[in-house]
Amino acid sequence: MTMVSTGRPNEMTMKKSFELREYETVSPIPFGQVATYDQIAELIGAYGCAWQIGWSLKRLRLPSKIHWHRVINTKGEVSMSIGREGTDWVQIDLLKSEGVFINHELKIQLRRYLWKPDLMKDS
DNA sequence: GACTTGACATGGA
DNA sequence: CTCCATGCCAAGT
Repeated sequence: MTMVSTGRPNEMTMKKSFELREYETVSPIPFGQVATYDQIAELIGAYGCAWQIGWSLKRLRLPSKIHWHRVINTKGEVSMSIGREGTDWVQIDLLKSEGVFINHELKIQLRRYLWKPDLMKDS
């Protein structure tokens, strides 16, 4: 591909690629772990487009093979919105099924469940 | 074609 | 850590 690394999503590129890359990034998330929108956005080279991540996921609708339920916000909580018809609660239920403990405040221990990509060449 | 909304993030108080 | 205000990009109206 080697497209122009303008630092922002290729405007000329196909939008499908955006969601595609998103899924490609979300797919490798292991069982029982979660990733933040910011993480996904940065991984696809779209830092600051975390909002767009949620947009793409929403347009997918259920059922979806993508591990969308493993994507949460940087606050360590599941983003809930009335516009989702309660799918947010489904996400919480799915996370619980994976053994992820969720606080009464719907907060998750990112420090324990946050997924770490192999981008860390040194530690 | 312009304004509003949205499953967000960051910075300052 | 929590709350308020601002910035980001794309789809919907």
